[in-house]
Amino acid sequence: MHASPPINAVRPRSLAPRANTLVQHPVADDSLSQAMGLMGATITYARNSEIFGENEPAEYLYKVVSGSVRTYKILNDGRRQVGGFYLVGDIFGLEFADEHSLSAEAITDCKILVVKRNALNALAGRDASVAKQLLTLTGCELHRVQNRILLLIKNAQQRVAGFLLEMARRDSPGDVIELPMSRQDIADYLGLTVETVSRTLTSLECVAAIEVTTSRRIVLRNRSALSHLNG
Amino acid sequence: MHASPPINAVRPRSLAPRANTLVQHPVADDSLSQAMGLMGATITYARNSEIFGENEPAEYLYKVVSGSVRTYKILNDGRRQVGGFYLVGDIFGLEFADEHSLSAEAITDCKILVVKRNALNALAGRDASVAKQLLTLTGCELHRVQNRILLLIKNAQQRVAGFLLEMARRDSPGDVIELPMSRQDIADYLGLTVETVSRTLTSLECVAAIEVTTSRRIVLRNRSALSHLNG
DNA sequence: CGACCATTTGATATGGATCAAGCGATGTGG
DNA sequence: CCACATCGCTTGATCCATATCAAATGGTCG
Repeated sequence: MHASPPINAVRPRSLAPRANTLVQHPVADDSLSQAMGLMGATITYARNSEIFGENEPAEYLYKVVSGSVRTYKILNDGRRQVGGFYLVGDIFGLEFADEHSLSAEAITDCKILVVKRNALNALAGRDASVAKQLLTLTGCELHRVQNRILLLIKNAQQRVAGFLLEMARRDSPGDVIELPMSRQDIADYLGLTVETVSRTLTSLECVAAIEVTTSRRIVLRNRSALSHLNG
Repeated sequence: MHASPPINAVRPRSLAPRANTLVQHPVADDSLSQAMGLMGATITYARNSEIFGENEPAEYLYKVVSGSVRTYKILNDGRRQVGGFYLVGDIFGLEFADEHSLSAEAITDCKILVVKRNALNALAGRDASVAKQLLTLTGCELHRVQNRILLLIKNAQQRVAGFLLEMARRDSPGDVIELPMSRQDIADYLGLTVETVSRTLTSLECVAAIEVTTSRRIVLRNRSALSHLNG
C-alpha cells in the first residue's frame, strides 16, 4: 500500500440512484434529532449511489434512518481512503468549510434524513441546547478521528481487531456483527489491502477469537482476546 | 513499528518545571484571543515539562505565547504517538470529554496563556462570535486530524515531505524551517522510526529537494518536488 | 576535555503489499 | 431451472519498504 501505482480503480460512480423518493420526516429522540426530523426530509438512496461528492457545497447535514453509508476520498495515486462508516442513527456530513472534503455513498439501500445546514444554524442561534449538541457532535467526530489515528499506527491484526470491536460496540447488542460493507471498504478504512484483511480475519478465526459465519457475518468468540490483540 | 515490544522508553517525565512563573495577560488579535488574553494568565514552562497529563480533568484551554508544545499519548505497548505540534499563536487543549485524552509537554521553554474553560464557555453563551470561533477552532482541529490520517496511509517519503510542507506553511514565511522538535518527536508524529525519518531526510537532500543545514534547521530547495512527492 | 544525548549510517529481518490463481455466491440470459 | 458470467473473498508465492539491531559520528553541556 505504500507504492505509487494506482491500486483500487475508482468504482463505477453513482449508478443513478434507483429511486430517490422524497418522504416526510420520521421521529427522533433528542432535541437536535427532533429538530432535524421536523426540518428535514427523508431521501432514499440505492446501494452504491452517491449522497454527496467531494468539493460539492456542504449545504446539508445528514442522518442515517436506515441502511449504512461510507464517506471516502480518492487520493492522487488512485487509492481510496474511507473516512468512516455511518450506521442507523449516525449523523454525517459535518463540515466546517463550505465544501465537503469527502464524498459519501450508500453502502446498502438506505433512507437518509437531510436537513439544510442554514436552517440548523439558525436554530442553533436561537436554541442553546441545539448549539451545544452540535458542538458535542463535532467533539465526538474529533474523538472518532483521533482513534482512527491510533488504529493506523498499529499492525494489521490490531487494526482489524479494533475495527471489529468498534463495529460490535456501535452496531450490535450481542456478539454477532452484521457487516454492511465489503472487505475492500474495510481495507480502505484501515489502510490495508483486501488480502491482508482477509488473511487477518482467517488468522483471528484460527486463534478462536472470532468466527466468520458468512463473509458479512462475524461472531465475536473471545472479546478479551480481541481487546488484548487490539493493544 | 508494528511489533509489540516497547520501543521508545517513556522519557524522564516532567523534570519539575524550572520556574513556572505567573505573569499577566499579553495581547491578542481576534475576539476569542482577546477574551482569552483578558481572562487568562500566562505561565512559563521549562523544556520537557508537562503542561497537562492524560486523564487529568480538562479545566483549561491553552494558547502558545512563545515556544512550542507537543501533545502525545503513550500506547499500551510503550510506544508514543504524538498528537500534534503547537506553535506560537496556536490553541490547544480542546477537549469535549471532561478529561484530556492526550498529554501536553513543552518542547522548548515556553509561555502559555491559560484560560478556564468555564469562563470561556460562559462567555460563549453571551457572545455569539466567541461561540462561533470556538466551533470554527474545533472544525480546524478536525481538519488537521483528518489530514493526519491521509498522511499516515502514505509512504515514508510522502509523510516526511508532507510534514515539512506543513511546518513551512505554519511556521515560516520563507523557505527556512526551524524545527523545535527532535527527530524522535517527528517520528512519533508520523508513525515512523527515527532512523527512517533521518534516512528520508537524507534522501530528500540527495534529490536536492531540501537542505539540512543543521539538524534542527531545514531549507526547502524545491517545493514543487516536495509537493509532488507528497502525493 | 569528557560524558551524554541526538542524529546519521549500515546490515539484516519482517510484515504487509503485490502478483496470481482458485473458490464460492449471486445474478442473468437462454 | 440450469449454465455461465461476474463479483467478492480467500489462499498462495514472492517482493519490498520500513522496522530492528548495531555502531559510528556529531553536538552540547557540565
